[in-house]
Amino acid sequence: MTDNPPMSSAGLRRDMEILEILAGHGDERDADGFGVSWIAQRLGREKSQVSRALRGLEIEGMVERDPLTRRYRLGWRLFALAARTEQSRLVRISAPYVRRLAAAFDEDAYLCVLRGNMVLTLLSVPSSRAYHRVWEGVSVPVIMAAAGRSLLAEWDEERVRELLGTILPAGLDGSVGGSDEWLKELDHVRTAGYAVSDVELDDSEAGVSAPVRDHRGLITAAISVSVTRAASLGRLHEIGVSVAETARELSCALGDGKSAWRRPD
Amino acid sequence: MTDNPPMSSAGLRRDMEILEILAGHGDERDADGFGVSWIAQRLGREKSQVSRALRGLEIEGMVERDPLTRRYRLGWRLFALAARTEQSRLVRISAPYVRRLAAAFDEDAYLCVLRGNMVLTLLSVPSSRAYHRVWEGVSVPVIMAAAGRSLLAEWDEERVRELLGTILPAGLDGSVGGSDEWLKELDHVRTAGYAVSDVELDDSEAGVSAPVRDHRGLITAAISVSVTRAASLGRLHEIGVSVAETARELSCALGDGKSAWRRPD
DNA sequence: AAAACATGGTGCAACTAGCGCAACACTAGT
DNA sequence: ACTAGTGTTGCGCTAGTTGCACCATGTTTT
Repeated sequence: MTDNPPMSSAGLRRDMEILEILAGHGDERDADGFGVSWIAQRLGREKSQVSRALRGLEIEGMVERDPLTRRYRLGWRLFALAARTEQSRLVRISAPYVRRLAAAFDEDAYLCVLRGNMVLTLLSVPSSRAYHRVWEGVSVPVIMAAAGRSLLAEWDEERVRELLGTILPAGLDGSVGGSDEWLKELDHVRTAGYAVSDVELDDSEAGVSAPVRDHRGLITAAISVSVTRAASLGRLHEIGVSVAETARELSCALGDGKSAWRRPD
Repeated sequence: MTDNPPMSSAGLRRDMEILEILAGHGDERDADGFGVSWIAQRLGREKSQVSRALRGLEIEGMVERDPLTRRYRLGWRLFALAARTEQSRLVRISAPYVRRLAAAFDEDAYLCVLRGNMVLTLLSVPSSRAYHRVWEGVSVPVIMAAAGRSLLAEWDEERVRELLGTILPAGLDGSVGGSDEWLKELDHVRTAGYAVSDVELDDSEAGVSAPVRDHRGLITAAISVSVTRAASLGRLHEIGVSVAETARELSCALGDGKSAWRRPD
């Protein structure tokens, strides 16, 4: 039951668990936060412990408390710190490109990076139509994300299999048609410059993605468009070419580093 | 030497100090992170302490380390958590409005909130011209921020004086023409709906701001435009009216809560 | 109203985990 | 090799965290 030597300190771990709880699933009505007892029960920890930890986190601004309901939410400090991350810089530069993509096809567009065997969505631009759940900050297993193929496009087949092995046994098997078929798709990214996946999360019909490279040419991110409109289904190739081109432009913008960034529109 | 009763635990405090160091000033070349010894010295703590703390923070994803330079930066977890904050929701809804404002006058536009006696910038949209330093996540004393007047517009004079007292003695006196003059400006916000400040941070010539209200009509944020072009100086009133109108529209959008948000453009 | 049941916070002894010192690997400059 | 720097680890000692109990407020029953 005890974890391996590479383990963070007990206090930090507890705090992180609390923050993760407060992050919630995002799509629920947990917008007004959570109470101490509920968190303690969900964590299997003492109320007192959680109460004291939350007080400390509040002082530091990591969480904030509604004065009326006495419930806790994630705090402003997280926002302030996050603005200084490398991911934030990436989003800042990419946003105009991803927005342009979303506007061009009136579909949801995303910017994602690889984190372990998960795909983390950094930016999601909804289409003009329905209200869409917030995907920013959400991690999804590589096989299930539209951007997954683009992010792993240039990995060795062996390493890809290894990575897939870490999630396939525990993951669902309905939405993934075997890892062999999945691997074959990686070739398509290398040749065509974009990937098309037919089964996706949410209510989308298909996903189109393309890799984004840093100044050294390595794939560091991916942009994707999740196709939900029936009218777009016939244009998958056209969308793919557009996504790939946008990804290429974005890669150039990232390569420039600190130079002035032009709006693409 | 011992701090007051309201104090977070030692471990958490240390971790927060480290994160704050890693956040840096943003405008320097600290983009490639900081080393253990440098952080330890800057904090007046033991190297070993910092080393171990950073390892824990890295495991939790709060910081990440460049494998080559072995320097630490803020991590992806902060970004993921921040996306779930209330501030993030505010930015998501406000972004189109602030962008429209920035495009209309081709000047930098901001979204700010009040945090203690500081103004925290949540969103900064640069003009099309020069490269601009990143203001997101930066806190500035109320008197020095363009949005300060708008954020305090409907406070009791007594409470405002009290708040200003907490920073004036320690603050600079060059950029603020006395608190009396400052207070008089608050009236202007209440009547005209926007504030104009002549002296600002950075290389701007003036700042125009207007208050944003939540569904209960309380001021929860402010948007502002920092005027740097000489050509805009003669249009301060015109800009003010536009900023106030945009703030009003944004307030309505926030009031709708979860309803679908239309793009203002 | 009082009872019953919540939730959030506190005092205190036992104990564990973090602290600082020092010594250790490791890379890089002269 | 020497020096000088960085980052990591072992270990005794101390300080901070833990968990139990109890208490202080609200909120729902009966």
